[in-house]
Amino acid sequence: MPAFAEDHVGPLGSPISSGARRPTMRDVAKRAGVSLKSVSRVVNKEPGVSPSLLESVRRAIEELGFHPNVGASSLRRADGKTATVGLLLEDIANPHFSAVQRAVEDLALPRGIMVFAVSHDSDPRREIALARALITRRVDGLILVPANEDQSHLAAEMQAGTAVVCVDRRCTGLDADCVVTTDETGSAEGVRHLIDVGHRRIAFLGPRSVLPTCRQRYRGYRNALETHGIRIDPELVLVDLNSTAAADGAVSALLAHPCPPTALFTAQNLLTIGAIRALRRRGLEGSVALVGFDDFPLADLLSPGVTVVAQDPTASGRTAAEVLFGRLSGDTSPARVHVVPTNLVRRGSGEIPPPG
Amino acid sequence: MPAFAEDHVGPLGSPISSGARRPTMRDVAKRAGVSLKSVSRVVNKEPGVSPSLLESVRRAIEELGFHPNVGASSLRRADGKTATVGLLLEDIANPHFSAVQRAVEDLALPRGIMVFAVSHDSDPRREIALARALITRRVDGLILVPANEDQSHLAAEMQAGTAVVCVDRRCTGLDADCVVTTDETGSAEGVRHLIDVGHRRIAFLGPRSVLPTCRQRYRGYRNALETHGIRIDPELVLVDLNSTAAADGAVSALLAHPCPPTALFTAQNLLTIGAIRALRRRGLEGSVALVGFDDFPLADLLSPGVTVVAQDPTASGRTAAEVLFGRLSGDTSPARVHVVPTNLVRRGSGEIPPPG
DNA sequence: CTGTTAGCGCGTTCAT
DNA sequence: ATGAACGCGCTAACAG
Repeated sequence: MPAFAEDHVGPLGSPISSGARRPTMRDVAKRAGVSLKSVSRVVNKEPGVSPSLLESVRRAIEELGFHPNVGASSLRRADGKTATVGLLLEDIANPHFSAVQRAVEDLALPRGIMVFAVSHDSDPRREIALARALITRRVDGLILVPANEDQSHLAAEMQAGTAVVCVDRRCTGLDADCVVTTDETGSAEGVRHLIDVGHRRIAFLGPRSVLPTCRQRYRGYRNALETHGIRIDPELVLVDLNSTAAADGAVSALLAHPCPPTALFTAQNLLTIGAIRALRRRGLEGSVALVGFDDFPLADLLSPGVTVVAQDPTASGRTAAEVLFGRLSGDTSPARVHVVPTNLVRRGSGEIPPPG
Repeated sequence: MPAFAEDHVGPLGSPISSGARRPTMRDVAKRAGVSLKSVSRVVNKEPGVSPSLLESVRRAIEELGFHPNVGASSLRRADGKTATVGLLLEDIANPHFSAVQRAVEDLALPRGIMVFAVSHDSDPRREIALARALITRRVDGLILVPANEDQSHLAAEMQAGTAVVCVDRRCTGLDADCVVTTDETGSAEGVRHLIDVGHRRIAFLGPRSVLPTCRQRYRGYRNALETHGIRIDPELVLVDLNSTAAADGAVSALLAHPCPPTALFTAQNLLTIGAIRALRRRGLEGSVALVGFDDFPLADLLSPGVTVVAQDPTASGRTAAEVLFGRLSGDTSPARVHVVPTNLVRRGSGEIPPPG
């Protein structure tokens, strides 16, 4: 009669065969000579276990190298919680979003919650497909940066008990908490700063124009100009720029204009960088003013330093996570909008005066 | 008799009550008037389902807003696969690692695999605790940046069938695939470049000295100097720098030395940035040469541009993911070391000659 | 082509 | 304080 795989045990009783089945609570129970339920109690730190039983179960767990299966656990558990949350961002490789991710991670891990992070690249279909994939994983909660103009596709899921929090942009068609920043007033402040320095021809460079954030930042730009009686020149407004390269090209085109802008306001960090590249190539980084929305690493080390309307992505991520975990802990108060303020950081590029 | 929650249905038959139980395959089966197994076949796209049955099941799924539960699925499934992988990095907020993460994501999502990403901050205990947490989630595979000097804590898990791939640093005590870069020869190339420019007093700034990568990069530094008959001055070798600020301080101290270095070699991207800050504060960025290991965004836009020994974190992430998914698809060939080459990128800071 | 039965690993419910 | 039975949502192995 051939030996069974379970018979091949090493010094500590750990299985050695390559196809080793993972030990289960039953295996632990058998080895400790107790019932399955007692093992469950020990694993879940339920009170009311005798010290001797606890000790023998602990030993069996150690000897077998047992690791509980959270999937099976959450399947059976009354509240159905999986102790996982989904984080649906635009692009995790963008420092803005990796800061958000890190902040969420820092609140999640101490609670034993793990994070599925995915990028939708501002593609509305990806937002929906990835949200579905996360739902399929039964995440307890979902933090997302809306890409669609409408998030009602998540309504049924919220009904079913999944907590949802939006970051950076507020959602529509969904009664969820939102963590946003002062897009409009922040942009207005940045543009007003350029006006104060003396500029009148200020270009606006924005990302996908359907995005609410883009619209709000544009509104801030428009308000600032109008407040100061400056007419908006449509030729100085360029949107739907979806990459650094696109911004670079747009700025190059602007500068070739017969009456070029004397200052640029870029509504997103990648576009700011594209604008800097274009200015550099022409040696104009010291003569054309620039204010960008959203800070980025090393902005202070460039020459000139880049003046920005800084968001605080770490604070946004932290706030979103706090709100989400509050919901998961039973907070049923009405959904709110949480505002994380921006602040203008003067570093040089925004203080360049117009020529003449 | 009170109405049951299930009785409250909206226009499409979707549950409206707030405690709405999520529809299961049984609910779909009942509504479509077929067996549970038929629903399973449709959901898993198994062949051999009549068009009419497929259609009615599809409709029921749509009407109920059914989403399969992968947790339950993988629990029952023969291979036990969860379609999730773990990514255990040093710090997801560091652009080097977020590039790795993005590359892994780009290969995972098309396969229906989701990624748990976590940061261990080079803390050995965190590496172990987080690996355990991931194992508890039954990830099919694990990509990790080793923080410990030994990874044997994962041996039992590999035995049990979890695929493991190490990135950036090779593992010890574990027979796993590794994706590494040319730390030693790349560093030697960077230092040799400084020597070629005429430098003799070249400082080495490194992170935690116990890290194999730090040691290998130091070895490259030493080899390059020795090859050119330059004696190593221990006062110019500073390690265990764990942050931008630490590097900043170290460089400040070096420059206060009576016979300061004329060039710096920084063995990690955060340290490179710290060094730049220190040089800037003294207005020395144009007179002290600098070569950094690992590229970073905007390195080309600084003045002078930062010469680096560039790694390709996207390639590393892609390679690691390819190897991992190969293992998950049944590749049982012996574990290998995969090398992603570095290359020297001259941008100005490394071409500054010594004074005189 | 379709359905029936069994049970994955675990927490709940209720008995002892 | 401990345990037996049951079933969470789903797929595997078989039967028809």
